Amino acid sequence: MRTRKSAETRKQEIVEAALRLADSHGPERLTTDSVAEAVGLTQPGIFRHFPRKQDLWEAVARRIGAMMEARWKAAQREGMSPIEEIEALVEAQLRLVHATPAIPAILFSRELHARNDGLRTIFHALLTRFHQMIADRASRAKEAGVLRTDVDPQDAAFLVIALVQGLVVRWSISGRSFDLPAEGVRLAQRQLQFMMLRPGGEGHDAI
Amino acid sequence: MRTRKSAETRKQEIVEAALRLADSHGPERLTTDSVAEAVGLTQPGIFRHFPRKQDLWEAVARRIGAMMEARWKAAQREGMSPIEEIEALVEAQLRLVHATPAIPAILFSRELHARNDGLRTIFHALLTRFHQMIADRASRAKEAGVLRTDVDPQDAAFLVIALVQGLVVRWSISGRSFDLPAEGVRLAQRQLQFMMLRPGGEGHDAI
DNA sequence: ATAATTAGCGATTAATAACTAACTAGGCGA
DNA sequence: TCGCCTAGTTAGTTATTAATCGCTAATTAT
Repeated sequence: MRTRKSAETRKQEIVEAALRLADSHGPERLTTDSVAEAVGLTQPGIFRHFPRKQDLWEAVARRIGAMMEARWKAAQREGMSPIEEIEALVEAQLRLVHATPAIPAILFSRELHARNDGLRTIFHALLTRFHQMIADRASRAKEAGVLRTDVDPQDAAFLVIALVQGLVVRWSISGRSFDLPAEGVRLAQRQLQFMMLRPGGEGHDAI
Repeated sequence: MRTRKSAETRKQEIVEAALRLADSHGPERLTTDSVAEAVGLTQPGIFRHFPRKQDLWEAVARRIGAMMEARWKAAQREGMSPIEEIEALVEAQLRLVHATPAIPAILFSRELHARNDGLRTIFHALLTRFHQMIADRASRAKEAGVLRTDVDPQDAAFLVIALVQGLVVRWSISGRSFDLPAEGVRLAQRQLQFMMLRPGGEGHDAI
């Protein structure tokens, strides 16, 4: 009856189960027992693959990092303007959260970070990278004369990221009652439009 | 040697200790034992005042609610413009977080909310109220011709609140390395300026 | 085919943490 | 001053959960 798999695939299964369970029950209440049950093992079986629970969380963190990097990369296409690139990054990030809703909870779980320095390091680097990508594009847009001269690229990046985070929070506590990526793109467009030199397109400035 | 106090003052002491400990060690790791030690009682002594730990959390939540309402009220003064009122609300909120840094962690702790419906209800109402206060002032500013016509007051309120939340997150993970209220006011002013019809004051729009 | 490797199990343990019951003593009112 | 109420203590229980150890059996290499 004992289904035996290679350590490699089992590890993947465990990480995926952890992501699912962290979503449904919250990351803090992820027990080795629940993971084991979800994946069809006994509780000590988990420790064959991750000697300590911390190790499991680090694997989850690396997984999240890899997913983000992949989505960011895929979002950047030929011939996009800096502004469009920012919008694409926002959309990519929100699509990822939509597909893997455990991510924000894990990313910002103080409980997890307190017990695990590795996680904090990994996630801090990730958020910094995301920030820099957006600030970079804001900077280019400003140089191209698209953004107002009183827009600081770092501030602009912060405002866009805050928008994403805030929207995810609202989405969560609202019971996921709206289209996260669509609403995010809509708000990002507005936010960026406010910072543009001449409100191009639909958003007129008429009295 | 046993210092005996009235239940009323003891309850207050316990709630205050809980807020301090929730800050230093995270809300999820607040144990009745640590609270007892902080307040100078034995662990079962806590249960004399709060029969269940949940009850303690609800008292903490009510305390937070009361603090917020008080600060919001105090922030509104005679003769302020709607824009100034929004800035004052942002500053008040960030001052409160600065003084009681456990608040955001408690407010957004999924772990706590999962185990306690009461908390979720209290906090949801609180956040909704904050949002409505800002949206209301944005609406008035728009009617007064201060904000652009393409600014939706609800969106504006969301963007301001997201800014506050995002800044608190950055403040936390940066190890509280900057002046939270000051930076918040600075960013809120920029954000509001972007949404203003004519960029008044210093922020010129020149090419 | 046989030996070596290793995924997985059963049984247990140690630590943590909420909560309970029975008793003790401080302080206020009569 | 005495007695009552109740804040607080001592000594426990129960439940949960990460982690360990020795063993079994499935897979792989020789």
